[in-house]
Amino acid sequence: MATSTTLRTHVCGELNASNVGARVTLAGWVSRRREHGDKLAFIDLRDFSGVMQCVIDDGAEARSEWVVQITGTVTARPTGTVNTNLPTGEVELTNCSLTVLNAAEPPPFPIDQRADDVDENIRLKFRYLDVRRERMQRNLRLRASVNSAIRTAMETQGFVEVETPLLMPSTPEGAREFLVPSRKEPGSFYALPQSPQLWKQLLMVAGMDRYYQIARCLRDEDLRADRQYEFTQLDAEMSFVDKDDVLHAISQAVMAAAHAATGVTPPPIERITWHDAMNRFGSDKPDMRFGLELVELTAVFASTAFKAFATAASIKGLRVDAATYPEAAAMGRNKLDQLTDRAKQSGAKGLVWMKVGAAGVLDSPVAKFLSDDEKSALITALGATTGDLLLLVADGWSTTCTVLGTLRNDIARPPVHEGPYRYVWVVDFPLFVGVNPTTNKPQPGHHPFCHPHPDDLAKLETDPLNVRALAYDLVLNGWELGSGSIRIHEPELQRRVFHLLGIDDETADRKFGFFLQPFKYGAPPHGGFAFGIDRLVAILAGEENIREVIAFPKTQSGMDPMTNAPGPVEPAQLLELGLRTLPKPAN
RNA sequence: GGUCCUGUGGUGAAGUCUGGAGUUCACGCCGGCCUGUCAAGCCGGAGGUCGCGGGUUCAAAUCCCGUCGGGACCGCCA
Repeated sequence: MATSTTLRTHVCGELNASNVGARVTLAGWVSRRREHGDKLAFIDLRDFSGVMQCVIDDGAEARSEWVVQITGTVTARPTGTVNTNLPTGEVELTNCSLTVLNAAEPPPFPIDQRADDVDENIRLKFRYLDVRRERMQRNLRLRASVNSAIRTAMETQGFVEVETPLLMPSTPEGAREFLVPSRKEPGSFYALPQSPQLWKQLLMVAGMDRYYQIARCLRDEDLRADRQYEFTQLDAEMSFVDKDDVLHAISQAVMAAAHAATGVTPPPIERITWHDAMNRFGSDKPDMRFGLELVELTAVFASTAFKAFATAASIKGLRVDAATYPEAAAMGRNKLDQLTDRAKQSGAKGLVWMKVGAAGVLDSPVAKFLSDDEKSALITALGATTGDLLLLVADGWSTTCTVLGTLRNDIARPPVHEGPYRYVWVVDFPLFVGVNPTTNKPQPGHHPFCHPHPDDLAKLETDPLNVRALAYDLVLNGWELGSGSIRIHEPELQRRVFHLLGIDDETADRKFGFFLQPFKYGAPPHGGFAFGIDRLVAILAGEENIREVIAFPKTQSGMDPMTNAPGPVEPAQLLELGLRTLPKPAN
């Protein structure tokens, strides 16, 4: 890496014992100054690469975060003064001459690890100072090397980078869009892309064969630790492929990214069906770093007298094993009530808890409703032993799974970045998830262009909710990284799916015409994928929050404390766009 | 739209439950001393509309109501 410039010969972090004797010039920020009177001071000079201790013996003034240029001789530190905590700690710069390039006001917070505790609003207000810190430098550089590794992996597989428009027509359904008013056509609007989905499929029709883009996507939905208005995806699409081709190609990119970040290539990414993920982990984004799997109990209570269980389609349980989760297994009544509330919030009618006492005696509010046979069958099914806490939910299959999945995570899920990394493909998603209560039509699980599983085509109209899709998600440590599918390339099949969704031919033409028309001109079978780079990098960087791997993120309310965006604009700008604003509704 | 946590010199915290003078601690800042430190040390100093508004009270950082900002989550994110 060529780092020397007109103003410097080296960078701070690259100097070590092998440079002893060299006369060098460095430029950077004063990280810290330790004065010992007029005749001796130490300045820790910082740049992006690290810190170098400079010995100043002429009393030159330089304070925190001043920008200075220092010329000096690389010298081995005297015996006993080596700093083993510093990569450059064996050497220092002596016989220094210092030039102040720019003085600076004291920073509002320390430019080091201590700022991790500073109110995030203040970090964001002074983001340019926050990014000076080693943590942010490391995160952003890690992100850059992940991007670079992904590009290489995609290009070696024949993917071609194509840029797609940011200004596009608004498309119905899906996430809320950001709109951009048209000046030439007042009253008309562009939308910013939620993803390049439509464009990349058109590129397949256009014969590009393999497309990729590290693409910015914009969605006007509420923000979270893992969600920003704008985020970045590796977006890819390929022609003449089936599901395995896509999973293989994307795996190559993920492996390369992981290797770039950690130096280790993960083992081949395992697969689990959506149905198994729900059954075992109660989630379509299973965190498989820990056990506490759901146990099927419906048969145990097949002929029970306990009403809440007798009428339920599905009964499952968790065994909170006292040896593995001593704290959770021993939780008191108060905590159990909180857990019950949580179960109810997640959609359950209630939560049955049982504590396993000596000799298999069950301590539970509902124990008296269960027969001795049921109790012993329950203990056998769960493999329960003394001290365990058992949690049971009885409801429809889907509710039972998701409620227990939520409790499983609440009880035992480690922080997202804690190893080991467990990548998993969740495959065979259902084509539809539930029924829209207002239209009484099935709702697409992914998007309406997903190809139904060929084996399930016959029941598309008769049993739509049990039709699988050629759709798949990539999950890492319980975070959904991304999703993809084989697309519908046959106009007739697309029409069938639209009809199921309650979209007639005329509506389809009106809403998606620009997208459907091209498919009449010879669309190749194709499929693709997109995964969130912010999320992947956050986990690989050991961060809980994607804001830590974004240079200039927004707060949870969508503001930027540094620029104060969003803000008002001049009336003249609104006039030019043919816009008028309404007063803020009174509370 | 909702639930929970949070806001005190430049920064981080304690004080708030149980009202009694802007009190305390650490870092930073300014000044002095200091020739081997490395998140230097010692001494001194400055710095606050306790987010904002209203109410209760003899008295409010503290209690009540409202509001704004930040964070986690639910809804939402095809």
